[in-house]
Amino acid sequence: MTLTDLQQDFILHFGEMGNRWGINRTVGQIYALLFLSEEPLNAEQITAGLSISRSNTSMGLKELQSWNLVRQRSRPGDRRDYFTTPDDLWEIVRTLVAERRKREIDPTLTKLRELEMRGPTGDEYADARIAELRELIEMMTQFHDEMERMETERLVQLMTMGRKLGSLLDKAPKMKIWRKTTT
Amino acid sequence: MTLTDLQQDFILHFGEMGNRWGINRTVGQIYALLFLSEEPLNAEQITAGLSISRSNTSMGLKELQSWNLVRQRSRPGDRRDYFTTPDDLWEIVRTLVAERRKREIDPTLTKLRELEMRGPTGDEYADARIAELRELIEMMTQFHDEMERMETERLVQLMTMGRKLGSLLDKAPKMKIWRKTTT
DNA sequence: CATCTGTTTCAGAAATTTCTGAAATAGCCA
DNA sequence: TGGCTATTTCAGAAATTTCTGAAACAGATG
Repeated sequence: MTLTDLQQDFILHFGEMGNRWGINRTVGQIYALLFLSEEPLNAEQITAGLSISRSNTSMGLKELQSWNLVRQRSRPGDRRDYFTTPDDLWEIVRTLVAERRKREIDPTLTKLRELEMRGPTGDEYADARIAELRELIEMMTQFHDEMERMETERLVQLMTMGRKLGSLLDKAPKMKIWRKTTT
Repeated sequence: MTLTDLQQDFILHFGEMGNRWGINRTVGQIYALLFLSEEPLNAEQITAGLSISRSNTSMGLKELQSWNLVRQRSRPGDRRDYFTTPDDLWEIVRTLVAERRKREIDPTLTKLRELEMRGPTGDEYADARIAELRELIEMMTQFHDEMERMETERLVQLMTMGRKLGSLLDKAPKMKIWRKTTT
């Protein structure tokens, strides 16, 4: 398992970025390696490629699977497990956003609802602040749900509209305003 | 400095979430405390409220300032610094997104461009994968630039459109397709 | 069932991050 | 200037996370 300079550099970079993304160096590196590899790789190849321990590879792959970021494949006549990343980058982005939401947003939404459940605390400012935050997060998660449902084609259309988006919204039928958000 | 149950609970939660958000427990807690407090607080009050060391408070505030997440105020006749979070939640979200992009996306975009600069490596699959990823990130960051420019009012309109967004896009003038992305 | 290949688990080692107390710094005021 | 208050810095302590090697586990095959 020899890596090209490009692979080396890309893998090193992803390892470092891993920190900022809430996954550790090794996990980032494993992902990077799989991302650049046309062929699925098995654990042994990953271990050799990254010069890490076999058990570390195992744990890293487990972590990546918990994020739904890798696919596991088996090859006929080969008992080893092989791993890849999806070909479609949009699918990757969708997964990433969905998982981050699950880990970083949803628990807070749950907590905020729980806090509100208990009723007013006497600290009006804090109560209002929490309600406002909950509403904002709800709006954003609903929007995300909507984007999830959209075809990739549509998403691309939306994202490449640029300045046109503003004028399109002008023409949109005025809607009933339901938000109490951001007084 | 006595905290209500609500504050306690919220602060504890933010402390734990801090991990997942790439900031540490203390920083999360400081932010939570400021978020719920109507009045700006000084470092001494934060230290007492969270039962942490004075120096830890200082470092936490520095970190929050590097994220542009807190405002520093001075009070007439008081030499101490006071801190708050912005009242407008949308402003907070904008800041958060902008900062995360700066830390989590931009460095990778730079790296990808650098790798492409060096020219083809012989590994066609990897080269293509990198180009594709760069294009995707460019599309997304351009979209983000566009959203940044938008009025909050507009953003809310967009986010609350729900199912209507699809039909609106139907009516949008067809655009020249520039993307080579997602083959 | 004994053996062989491949994977996972896990206790402790190693590395990294976070936190503290003490000392340094900074600016105000008499 | 010297004393006072407020803040920051920083070396090392404490806590946490990551990584490894050894052992346990799983399941195919002869």
